[in-house]
Amino acid sequence: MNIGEVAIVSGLPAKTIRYYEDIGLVKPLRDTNGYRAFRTRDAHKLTFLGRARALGFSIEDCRKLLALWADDTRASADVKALAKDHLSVIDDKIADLREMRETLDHLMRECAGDHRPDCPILQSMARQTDMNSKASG
Amino acid sequence: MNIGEVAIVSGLPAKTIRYYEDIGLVKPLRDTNGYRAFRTRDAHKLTFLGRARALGFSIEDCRKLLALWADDTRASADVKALAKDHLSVIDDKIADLREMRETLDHLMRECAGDHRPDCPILQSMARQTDMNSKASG
DNA sequence: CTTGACCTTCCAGTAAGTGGAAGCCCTATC
DNA sequence: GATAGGGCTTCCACTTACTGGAAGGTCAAG
Repeated sequence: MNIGEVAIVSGLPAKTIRYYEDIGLVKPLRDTNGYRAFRTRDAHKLTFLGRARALGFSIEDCRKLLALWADDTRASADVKALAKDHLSVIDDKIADLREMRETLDHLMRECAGDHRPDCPILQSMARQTDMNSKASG
Repeated sequence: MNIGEVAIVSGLPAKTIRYYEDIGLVKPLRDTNGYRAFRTRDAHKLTFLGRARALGFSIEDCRKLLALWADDTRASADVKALAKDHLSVIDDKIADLREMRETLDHLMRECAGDHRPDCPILQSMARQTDMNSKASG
């Protein structure tokens, strides 16, 4: 398979596949003309990568997952541990975003959103703390 | 104020403040020794930036917010519109993360997490689609 | 006069790609 | 045989929002 075809079957852009080769995630063969020659297992690897990335795993995590996948003697506990760590990263992100969301939503409710300049959103962002008033000069 | 002090009052790292100067968000004066000399309004601007960034606004959005903040004739509607756009970006991110979270959580529940190699998490990431099976070779 | 904290600039690196230029390869068509 | 096109190659730059570190100037204290 050339890169165009493997891009279609894996669902990853060709650029991304070349990048994955650069960083050592896949090692396609080369035809005599210099074109990358992907084997079926390369395509499967790329599909795997696409799925793992879609679940938000970092490239380094993906590298570990690929290693586990390739290792017939792996313990599913090792995979689950990776997933667990990742899940808590996701949960932290969600919590951060939710807090942002709530604050912003609250401010927006208080903002008239009309032609006048008065804006609680800006006011909230501009509000100085005690720290600042002590340091003014 | 030198950069160290303004870092404390604004809550931003000095490095970040220099970066904000680089990209034109603040324009502190300079002392004869070359040190940056921040005025009170620079400090306020940096505090503002810290708050806006904490709400997840991009640097470019922050630039617009600063401009609106500085403009006494602004319409609060313009601020609210920015906030609304940003809110929907946040909501999209939360939705993405929640979907990842649910999928991963589901897979983890199915994974024994023991010494055996069988792992539904890996299986799910490795599963080939019809597309792939048709393209095998 | 030295020490140490603070400041300066500049360069490089991060994560995970994306965009584009210059140029080869392959097939089809005339 | 020439040419057009699409696909492929490499390489470099750019993205976001910083962060780390090196080399060196400045300032206050002792």
